[in-house]
Amino acid sequence: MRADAQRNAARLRAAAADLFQERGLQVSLKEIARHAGVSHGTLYNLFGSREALIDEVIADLAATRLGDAARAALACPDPWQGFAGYVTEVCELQATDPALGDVLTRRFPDASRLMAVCDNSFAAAESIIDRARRDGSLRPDFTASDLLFFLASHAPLARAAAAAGSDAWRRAVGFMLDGLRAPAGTPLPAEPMTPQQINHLLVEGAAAVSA
Amino acid sequence: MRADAQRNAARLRAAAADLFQERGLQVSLKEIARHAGVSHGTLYNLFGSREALIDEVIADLAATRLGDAARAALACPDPWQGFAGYVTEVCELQATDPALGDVLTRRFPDASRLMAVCDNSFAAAESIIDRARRDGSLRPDFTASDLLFFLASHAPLARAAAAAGSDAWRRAVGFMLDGLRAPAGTPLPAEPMTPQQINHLLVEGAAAVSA
DNA sequence: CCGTAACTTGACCCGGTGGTCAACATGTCT
DNA sequence: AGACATGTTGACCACCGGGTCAAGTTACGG
Repeated sequence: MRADAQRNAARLRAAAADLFQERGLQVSLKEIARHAGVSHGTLYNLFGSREALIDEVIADLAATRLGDAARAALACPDPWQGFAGYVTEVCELQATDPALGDVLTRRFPDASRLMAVCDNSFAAAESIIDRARRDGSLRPDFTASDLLFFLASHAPLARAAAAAGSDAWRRAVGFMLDGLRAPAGTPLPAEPMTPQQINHLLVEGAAAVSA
Repeated sequence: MRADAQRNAARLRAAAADLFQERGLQVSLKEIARHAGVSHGTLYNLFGSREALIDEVIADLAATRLGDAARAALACPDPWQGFAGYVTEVCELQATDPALGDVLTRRFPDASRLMAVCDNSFAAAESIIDRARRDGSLRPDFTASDLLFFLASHAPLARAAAAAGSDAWRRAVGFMLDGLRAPAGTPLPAEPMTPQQINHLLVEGAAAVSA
């Protein structure tokens, strides 16, 4: 790879990281290129697709952020505290960082590293949930799919509220958590989605455009 | 108004109703015109804007659906049952009818009749909430803004899940409701949004395109 | 210092959106 | 039936998105 290509790739990565974190993963590629001071042809030349760019720019970041949160949760002596803290922390990431919000809300099948991060994250969530359920503090009918559903629905509003300077999303999380404490309140009227179902949902861009 | 113009307006209204309920309030106006077998110029001529069309087509429908739900809630002898039933019913509307989902999720300032419906609905929700709070069954720190926040975040995922043939959104509603029973579980870590704040949020299209 | 391979560029394609308007058609009233 | 108002049409505008590629530029090894 020639030196100038490397430079351009670096610039594009930087611009992409900026814009992704500022406005979400769906910013136009031409705008990223513009922001990087480079022709959009170069972007396509160097990365080929939005998903590849996302994979290079966001996967690591997501892995560390989500990994940290999960590790902290499992390190917490009280399983419920660990669980509740995890949920809150992830929601905070959603409110704070549009890119991470989209990572939880959408799915990009061609971003293989990111997909791996998501899978790991899901597995970690299962551990955290499991621990709290076994502990008897989390209601036994709550599943990781339910968490993902909640996170996916929560992301856009949390982001918007935070952008508007409000913390109100914390209230929604609070209500939810209070509903999750054992013993189960009301029996649930439906089956959870399977991970495949929810995955499919997010690939389609469920929460997006609401279209 | 000439007879043919009336005919065309009726066709356009019908097409708009169809497409709105099938795909949400953001379907392209040209597509509605196409679907009505009429030039898009005619649509602009007769209605002028998307919001005017929405106002004519959706406002009544929304008024009756939401009004029915609210009336049923207030008629329910048990305030908590009334509240829980109301929330569930509205969520069901969101899952079932993309147009109504959007009504709860977005705001169209130029659709004056629809805006009135929204305001009435908000007021009705306040009554329902108030009654359940006074009854002691609903936690006292829950506000109508919190409900609106929940509904707005819930709509897109509920719609997508329902479209995928899943009832899983009912679980989310169930968790939430269990978190709302008095006595308040955990003290809330933030102020609710004011109606103005949340309105502004929805006008901006917060939940949309997650953009 | 020069030739070549690597790279960049921006015009261009496609399809989509909202929106306007001159030219044309048609209903309607006398 | 005729004439005018009322409506309709679809080409056209500007903008956006993703994506391609011939032509021009630039880095780099010999």
